[in-house]
Amino acid sequence: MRNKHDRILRAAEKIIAAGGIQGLSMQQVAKEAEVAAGTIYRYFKDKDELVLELRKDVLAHVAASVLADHDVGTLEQRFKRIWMKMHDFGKQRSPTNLSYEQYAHLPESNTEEIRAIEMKLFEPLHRLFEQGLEQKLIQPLHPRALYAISMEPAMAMARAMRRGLVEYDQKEITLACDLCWRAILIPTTQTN
Amino acid sequence: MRNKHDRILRAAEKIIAAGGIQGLSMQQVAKEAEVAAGTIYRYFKDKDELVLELRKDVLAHVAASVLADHDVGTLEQRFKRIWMKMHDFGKQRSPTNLSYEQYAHLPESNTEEIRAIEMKLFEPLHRLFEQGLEQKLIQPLHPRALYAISMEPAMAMARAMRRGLVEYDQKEITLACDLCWRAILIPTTQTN
Amino acid sequence: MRNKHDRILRAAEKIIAAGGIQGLSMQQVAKEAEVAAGTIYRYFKDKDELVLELRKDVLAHVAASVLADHDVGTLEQRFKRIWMKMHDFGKQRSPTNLSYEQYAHLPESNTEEIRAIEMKLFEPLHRLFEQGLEQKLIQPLHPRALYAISMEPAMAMARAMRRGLVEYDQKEITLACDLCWRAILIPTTQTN
Amino acid sequence: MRNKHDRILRAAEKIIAAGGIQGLSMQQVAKEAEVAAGTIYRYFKDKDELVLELRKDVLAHVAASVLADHDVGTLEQRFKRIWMKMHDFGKQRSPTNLSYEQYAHLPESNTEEIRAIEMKLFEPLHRLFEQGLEQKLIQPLHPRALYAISMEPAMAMARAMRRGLVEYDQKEITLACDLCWRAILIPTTQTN
DNA sequence: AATGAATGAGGATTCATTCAT
DNA sequence: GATGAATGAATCCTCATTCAT
Repeated sequence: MRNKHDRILRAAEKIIAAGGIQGLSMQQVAKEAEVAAGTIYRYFKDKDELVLELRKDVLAHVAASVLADHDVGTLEQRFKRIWMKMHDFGKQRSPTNLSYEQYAHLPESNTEEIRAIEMKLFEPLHRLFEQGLEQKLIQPLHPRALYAISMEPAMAMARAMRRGLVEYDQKEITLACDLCWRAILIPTTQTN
Repeated sequence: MRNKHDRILRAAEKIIAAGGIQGLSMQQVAKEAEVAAGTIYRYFKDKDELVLELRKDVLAHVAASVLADHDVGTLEQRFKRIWMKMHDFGKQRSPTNLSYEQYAHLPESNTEEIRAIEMKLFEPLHRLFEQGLEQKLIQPLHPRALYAISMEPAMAMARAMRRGLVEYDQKEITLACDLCWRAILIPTTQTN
Repeated sequence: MRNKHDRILRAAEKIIAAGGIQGLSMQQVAKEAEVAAGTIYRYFKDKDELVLELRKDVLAHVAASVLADHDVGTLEQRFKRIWMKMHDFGKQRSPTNLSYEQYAHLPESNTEEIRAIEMKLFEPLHRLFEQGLEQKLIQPLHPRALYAISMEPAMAMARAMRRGLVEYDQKEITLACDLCWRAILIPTTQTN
Repeated sequence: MRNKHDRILRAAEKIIAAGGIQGLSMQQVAKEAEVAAGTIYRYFKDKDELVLELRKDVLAHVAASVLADHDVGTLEQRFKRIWMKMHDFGKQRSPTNLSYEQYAHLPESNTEEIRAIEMKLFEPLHRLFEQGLEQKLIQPLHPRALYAISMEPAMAMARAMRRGLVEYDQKEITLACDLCWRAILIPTTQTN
């Protein structure tokens, strides 16, 4: 019954979103998912596997929501669409986003599998950068560096807004997005 | 005896660096710090306070190391010096850096105090941006947005290197730093 | 379907042989017997009953294998045949033998029924001793004492061999068997 | 505090005596020993170690009580003294004896250490057999076989009495002891 | 009859915190 | 001030048993 498997995953996600990974107890998950504690173990070998599965699941959700329509339009349009979606996603207080942020900076463990999945899910973005590189439009840097320079800011700004540290209006966000895009562009002689 | 207070802090930092916040137990801290478990409670009300104090302490160390000589030179020199120090710091496998990364994305709690400290410690950087704004050199964005666009990439790239995901050579880093600086600059007619 | 009842019994026996009574779980039995967990409860009221039934079953197997042809030959031949069979059985690493050893020294419980069965199954051996007593061949002791003196050594020696503590050659075993037989004999004047 | 260490051991012994090793739960031990559950773990790494330590401890007690004065008198006197003490010990309903019986027939595990200890503790008995062998008094068998033939019956008879299966009077026991001794003797020409 | 998913009590173990010395 | 033994609540996980299908 996929139903229960998912209820457990969503329950864990919710709890992590609210209290961090440290606050995740199997009893709580059971309660939130409205199943018995033992039931969780029918679907997940142990707590580690539950968290790992959740990470994968959340990653897939994020990638799907951020990369929708990623291949429509010019490189610039495609980049900016992804940037905006990332920013919008990052602003949400959804369990998915809140739990997502918990995983990103864990002590490096079991990350091998996660990395592979991450790579695969975000491949479209990777390809976008590579196309830009081929067309000599984009600065000659490793795609990961390009990501760091042009995409991390979208998430960082979203995080700050979500946490109530600042309020950006639409104009500022559009400007920031544009600056990020131009940051990795190779300037042409007449314009910039 | 400040000595013991600090030994406890350093011990906690080391343990968090190695095993994450979840792996932090008071007995371990006691052992690592070579004090009795009970002694910790003379210096810190409870575990939460210990962690909070450590966060503050680590933050101060980071700020100090990153903002050294922050006021020497032109705006560009000052920015790039900070960017580079941040990047260098972020690459380290030092307990300070490794534990620092654990805190950044915790579930939002007790953050009020931390925020105030963060604000105060990074004020020099804030002022740097404000000077740029006053001189109409820098894009009209909230300093926090400017930070997100121009500084987060330094940390993100450092993290990827530290984790062994990429290797950047010095040229790439210099380029990235330069791109980050130019990203927030208002372009002048004749250049870039 | 006697088939399933037995499959369950054999599965339990195998598991006990491998991991001791403590290692016996109903799900394991189900898996090993290739039935559903719930099915076990059609054949056995609960785990205790399963173990009890198994004890009885194993006891019956042991008795049957040890007492085959028990009534052929002279008293001495009959005794020695049983002794040897007991010894041979005890040396085996068969599930039957390995699980049998687990029961023998359990905390005294439910033993009333087991005792009765044991008595009945080993009656032939009991009769052998009684015949020896009637013929004034055998020392005037309770058959149980005669058993202890003359038969326990067969099992004890087999156990030690099975556990790899010693290696006895055929001559030693024959000698031991003979000593056990003579131990309970009333010596006649001219011989011994 | 050796006191607590021993209280825990005695508590475990008592519980095993009453309910078997399967019935041993750490909470019960804690309750019986009048310590908190966590305290047990200050003295024993885990349940396995507790049981192992108890086995060693019980073994030492048994050996000490059975081998007292083992070196006084003729070989025969020494043998019979040990036989009697073993028998007497085996008849007891003491926790020490009752728990001792639980260990003897466990699935073969961790036994390496236990065996070494057993060997060492029962060395005096071993030596007794070897002296008999040297003097050509005792049948040419491995000491372990001699033990099986001459000593196991003492325990087996005691067990049967303890369990209420038989009642032996003093004469019978003395006879049994004597038969066991004579069983391993090499008969001399005129007597036996 | 048979299944096997679901249950939840119970077990081992950890760990923040206290307190007598 | 300092110690570290002791505590016991809380955690993860297992497993005998039930019951809807």
